Amino acid sequence: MDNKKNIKHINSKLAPEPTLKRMPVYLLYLKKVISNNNGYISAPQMAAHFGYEPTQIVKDLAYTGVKGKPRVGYNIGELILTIENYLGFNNSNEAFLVGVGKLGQALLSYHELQGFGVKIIAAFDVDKTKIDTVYKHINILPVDKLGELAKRLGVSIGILTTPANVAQVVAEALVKSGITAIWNLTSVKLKLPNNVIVQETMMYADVAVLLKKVNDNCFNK
Amino acid sequence: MDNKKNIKHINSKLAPEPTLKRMPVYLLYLKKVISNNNGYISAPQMAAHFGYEPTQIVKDLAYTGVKGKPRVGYNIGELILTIENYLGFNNSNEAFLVGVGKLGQALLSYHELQGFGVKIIAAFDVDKTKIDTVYKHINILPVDKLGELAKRLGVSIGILTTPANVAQVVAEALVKSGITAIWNLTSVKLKLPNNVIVQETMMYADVAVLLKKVNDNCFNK
DNA sequence: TAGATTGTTAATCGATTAACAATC
DNA sequence: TAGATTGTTAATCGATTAACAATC
Repeated sequence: MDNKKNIKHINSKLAPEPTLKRMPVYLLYLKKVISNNNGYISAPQMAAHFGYEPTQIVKDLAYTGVKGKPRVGYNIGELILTIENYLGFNNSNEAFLVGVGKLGQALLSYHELQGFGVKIIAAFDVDKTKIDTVYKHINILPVDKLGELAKRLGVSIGILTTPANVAQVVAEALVKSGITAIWNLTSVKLKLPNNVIVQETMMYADVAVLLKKVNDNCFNK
Repeated sequence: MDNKKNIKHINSKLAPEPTLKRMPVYLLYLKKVISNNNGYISAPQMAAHFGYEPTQIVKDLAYTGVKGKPRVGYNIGELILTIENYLGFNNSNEAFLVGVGKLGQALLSYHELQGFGVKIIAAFDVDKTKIDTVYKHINILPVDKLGELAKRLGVSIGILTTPANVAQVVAEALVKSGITAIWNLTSVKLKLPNNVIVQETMMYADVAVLLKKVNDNCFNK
């Protein structure tokens, strides 16, 4: 049962989380510079742009299994495809979004999200004024239809943008509907079975770091 | 010139970034359980809730300078105030938000943000249909008035929620207006002078991690 | 060939975890 | 007092950076 995995990832290892988080940043940059330098880019060039160490770039890219040419660098087109493939962007990553508030609408508006592998195919809410309307070409449906649809369409990714006070309940309902991976943008620490993949985007966390830096800096000068 | 710093932070050290990011999560939890256990909580209790090691909680809290009682734990009210004070939430952290799209609106709607020390006092946009309207009690002003207002009100924090294609230009304008700290929610890697504090909230990064986990998991079973 | 860059292995650095003493 | 928890110091773990060999 490990065979499939080995075949698929024969040239790639599981990268550490900091590396995974840098990869989409690389992608955005590579797509912008793809026509430069005959379509090649070197690790030192990228490093100069991001302010990283060249070695870090080389190591990060090595996780994807891509091969570079000494003295030349990496073929940008190949690099983009390899990274995208490594992260799984080319698989069918269809997702449901739950909670069509402002943040949910922001994500629905955010075309770039599709460039990062995720395709939102339906949105859900409890608000009757939103239900059965269409927002950015995506149908907004009543949340109690989610279970049936998730099973029928085989959707396994849920994007959680509900108010904090219902986040846990909705998350549990998602899991019951067969959702196995949740991108959680609420401020709630979800308690779910271990086999559910939960990825948190905690905006507060960054605010705290910012304020601390602001606070300390003001004493430094 | 280091005196002030020493006086202010006599009982506290600068915490590493992972610790700083956990602190707002602690705050949310503490505010919820403040009336439990006679208002006391122990590190092992918190650890059990978050799935962390008790030692990590103890160490994290120690950075704030708070004192706990062996066999009892920490006074929750005191703990909350100490963390908030350590992070600088009690200072006047007034901010301008630039870019009143859906994401900007989400942040303006997000009362919780004030509980994390940041107070948005004005918003800016270029869209004439938005300018001079009020959203969630906050005035939306033309972006070219930002510089004058920032100087007059002494605002030093900018929240960047513009479209990606203008992010760099707007960020530079913010810096020129005296803004010294930017919370960047766009997908653009900003190039700014070193003395400007930039905190990135890169939602893509988390999506990439999620997809990779989803992808790998599906081969494991 | 010379030299820049990849790719890998070793060293460093920093954060987490473990161990243990101090304390109420 | 006994025992749980704080608080600190040491050990471990993992990621970044440095060193260097391989390669085009």
